[in-house]
Amino acid sequence: MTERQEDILKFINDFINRNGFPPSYREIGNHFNIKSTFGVKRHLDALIKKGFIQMSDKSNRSISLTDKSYSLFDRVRETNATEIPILGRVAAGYPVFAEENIEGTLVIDSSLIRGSEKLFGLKVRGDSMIEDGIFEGDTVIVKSQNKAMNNDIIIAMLDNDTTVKRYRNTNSKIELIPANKNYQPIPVSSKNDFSIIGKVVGVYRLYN
Amino acid sequence: MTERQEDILKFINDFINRNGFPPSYREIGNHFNIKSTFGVKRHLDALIKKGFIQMSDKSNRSISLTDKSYSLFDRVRETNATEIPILGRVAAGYPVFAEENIEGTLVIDSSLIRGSEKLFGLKVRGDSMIEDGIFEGDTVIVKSQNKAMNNDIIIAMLDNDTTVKRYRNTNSKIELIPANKNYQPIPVSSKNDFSIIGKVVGVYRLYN
DNA sequence: TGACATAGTGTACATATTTTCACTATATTT
DNA sequence: AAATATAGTGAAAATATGTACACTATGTCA
Repeated sequence: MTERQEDILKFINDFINRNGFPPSYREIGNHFNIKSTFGVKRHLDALIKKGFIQMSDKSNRSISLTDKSYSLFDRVRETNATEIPILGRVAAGYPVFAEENIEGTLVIDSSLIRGSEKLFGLKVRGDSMIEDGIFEGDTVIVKSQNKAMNNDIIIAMLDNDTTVKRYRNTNSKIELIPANKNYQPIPVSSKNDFSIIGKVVGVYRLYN
Repeated sequence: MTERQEDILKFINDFINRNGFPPSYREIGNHFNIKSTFGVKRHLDALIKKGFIQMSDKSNRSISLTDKSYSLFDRVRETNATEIPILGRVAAGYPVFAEENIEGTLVIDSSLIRGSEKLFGLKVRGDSMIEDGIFEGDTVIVKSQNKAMNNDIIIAMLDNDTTVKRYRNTNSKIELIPANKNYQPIPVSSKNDFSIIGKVVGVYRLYN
């Protein structure tokens, strides 16, 4: 299979997944800037000959993928989406991923997870980060880690309370910075019970 | 749904399962001994109206089942994740889902798609909606529709330019309201070329 | 170099498919 | 009895789709 043919096969697969029915020659041609339907036809004829697709005579839009090409894509598709848990609350001293905390799941693209990262979702309470576009009710996507860089948006546990803030560490003086001018930066001293739960890597919001 | 319509819906489902692509009007007619394609058409129109199937204009063999009918058949889709296209730009006069516009895909939970809704992603340009938590570079999830209710956040086409704004229609006077006090509401007059592309149903943001 | 496979254009044509219109028929409801 | 929803016919026009042919271009292989 040539690269061109593979691209076209992939496009057909995507098209069917997206629309529920296969593309016409012209739709394929438009996508690849092939101006003549005959140019498309020859690619499809090649794909048929090699056993990746099949078409029924005497009807239009009849391309369907064979098992041979499904096996080609299935591996990709399986690793394409990952479910991460949405946690209701994160309590101090308890493991973050404890089952009883899980309120639901969120589907994300697998490419967001690099290596062995642990991601989870968390519903945002309060309006302390609205100037960073994180609103009450939003779900933040959090990468589980216990360290942070300056200016990271983090999920922190401060005296038994979970909070979303920006992290700042200047001269070993740690502050949690809200993104809302009605709130003051929160200084963290050694008297506080403080730990970093994770770093916010994404935000997800749904309107009704 | 009448018994006849249910039989036809069932046949379409079977046909797709068997062939991988939907049947034509004549193929449906042959199976049920309906001699005129118009007779078939009216059944399909009824099924569309009742939300069991969807068809795209301007193309043949484009019947696909909605979630509503999937739940009827007790048939679960392979995963509960759905890929929606991320569109680079939406040009006036062109179909929104034209393949050449697709820049990538976004994985969302299938439950977000109700019935025959068409969703797509769109990258946000500009800062006119920051007070609503929609920032430059965010991807908005858009439900394709050409009408809107007051206060909906919409994707609109105004004089060949795509824009995200809140929709307001008071006494037939249409305005597009930014969520940024540095910008003024945009009045829409009959002199403008104006159309609604869709309604924003979600926001997705990734931090590096 | 010549033979060959891949890739694309443009036109014309044949066929498949959907849409539209006018008309009939049968139940059910008001 | 009249109105309404469902179901169907037959023919036509409009559109979408696939096929065929002659031609060009480019890279690879022997």
